[in-house]
Amino acid sequence: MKLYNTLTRQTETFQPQDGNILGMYVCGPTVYDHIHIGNVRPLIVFDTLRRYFEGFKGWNVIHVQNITDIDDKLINKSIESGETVEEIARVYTDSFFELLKGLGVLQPTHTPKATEHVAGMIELIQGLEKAGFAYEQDGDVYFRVDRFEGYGKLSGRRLDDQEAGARIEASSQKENPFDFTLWKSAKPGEPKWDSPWGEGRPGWHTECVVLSHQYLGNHRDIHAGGHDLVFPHHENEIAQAEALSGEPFFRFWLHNGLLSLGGQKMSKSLGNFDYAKNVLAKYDPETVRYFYLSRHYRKPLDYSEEGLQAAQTAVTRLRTMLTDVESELRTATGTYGNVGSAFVASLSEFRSRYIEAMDEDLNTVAAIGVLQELVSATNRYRAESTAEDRMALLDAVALLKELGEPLGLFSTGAVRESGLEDGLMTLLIELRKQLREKKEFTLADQIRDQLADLGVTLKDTAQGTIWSLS
RNA sequence: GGCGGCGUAGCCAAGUGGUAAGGCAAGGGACUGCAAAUCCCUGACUCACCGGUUCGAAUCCGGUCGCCGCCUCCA
Repeated sequence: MKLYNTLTRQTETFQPQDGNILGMYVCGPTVYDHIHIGNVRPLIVFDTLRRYFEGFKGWNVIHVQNITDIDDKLINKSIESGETVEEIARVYTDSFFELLKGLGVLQPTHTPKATEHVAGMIELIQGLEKAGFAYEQDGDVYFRVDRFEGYGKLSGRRLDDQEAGARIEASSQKENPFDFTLWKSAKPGEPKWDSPWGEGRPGWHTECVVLSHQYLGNHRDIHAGGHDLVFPHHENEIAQAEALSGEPFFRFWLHNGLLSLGGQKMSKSLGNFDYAKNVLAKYDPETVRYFYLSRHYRKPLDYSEEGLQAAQTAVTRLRTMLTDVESELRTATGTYGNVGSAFVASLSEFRSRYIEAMDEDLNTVAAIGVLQELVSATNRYRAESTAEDRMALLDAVALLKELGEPLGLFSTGAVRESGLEDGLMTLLIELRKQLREKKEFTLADQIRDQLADLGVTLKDTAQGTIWSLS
């Protein structure tokens, strides 16, 4: 399949380096607050990529997502709230995992915490210092960007061009304003670890380098995150990782476009942002995923209630076909028939168009279009086919579920099967049918209404009455 | 100042050289006791604008206008 690689600025053919084992590192949250609707995009996008790799490519994905649990923002929050950094980290780490579940995001293979790998980071920094890529100033250690030839290759920046209009924090400590912190000395009361440079804590970029190597080994295929991480975060990771080894850190760098609200950048200071948990309180996970995946992942996405509403209607249309067909076929005794066989044969077309779309830099928008067309074709077939050709619909349902899997659609809300339920519903539907034939509509409607209160939906179709659980 | 993205029907949005997917909304029709669902029909002589290349461009090149992001913590 093809993926756009930020490092080369090209769409390239992707294959795991080592057979069918694929290592993927996705930058995780800093757990100082609940994650917001912007943070959700990479979670959904790269979860979809992972599911597609596993389901359609047969690759074994090692998915690593770090938890940054030591950082200035955590310390600031601790000072404000009086809670310890550990307490704050625990609360928002829990919140994060709860949200993953709520979004139907597969649990990453590894979710290491930064604080559990400080020793490895110290080792890395020592190595850099020894080789002249880092220097200490009063207990702080900085990376010397001038020493690393490839600095700027990911973001396409030349240091000389950056200085003119950029807002660069002046620091007398640094040899070059772009030198970045590898180790930060601790102020009184701050969380700290012993190190060759005194007590302190690691800088932000170091953890991803250490964790990548530790959990992926040589399977460093894909490193992903939001577009805002290209510079400086990922640029600095590459500098640290490649300065010593001289070999490429990751082969593919993937970046999702950012979210906007009302066409404006989302920002806490402007007040135009929303917590992800608030969205999940209003919309089901399939709707949320459908919304995020209906725009190509590299483009900016404008968040809106209208967009969520449209997604909800659209995803309901897909789901309705599934539940209706499953209801219809609950008691069906049809066969495939000639017409049905022809319909089944036509289904492979949808599957190959879907794969073609997903293979082209994860074009979920086109893939969703294929799903919609599949449902249209199936509904048409439902309307036109006769009883002996009904069984073909099962193939369409199976295909829709298969294609929806990477997108995270239709995994929940499947029709539950129960012999007793079936029997009781058949009885009620038969009774109601007799009432309707006698024009006893009040009673017939009462049955339907009261069943609705119990969560059972009845639909009177040309093929008879079908039922489903909501 | 440097780097980058975007502008496609009322709205959302694929398509990046071969004659405009899909969804939402809207209108008409079919089905129907009602409801729900579904089906059929109606949409851009056109892809911000101007010029060029080409047999052919939304797609390539040049220019103009408008919007946005990164360069500072950030998914």
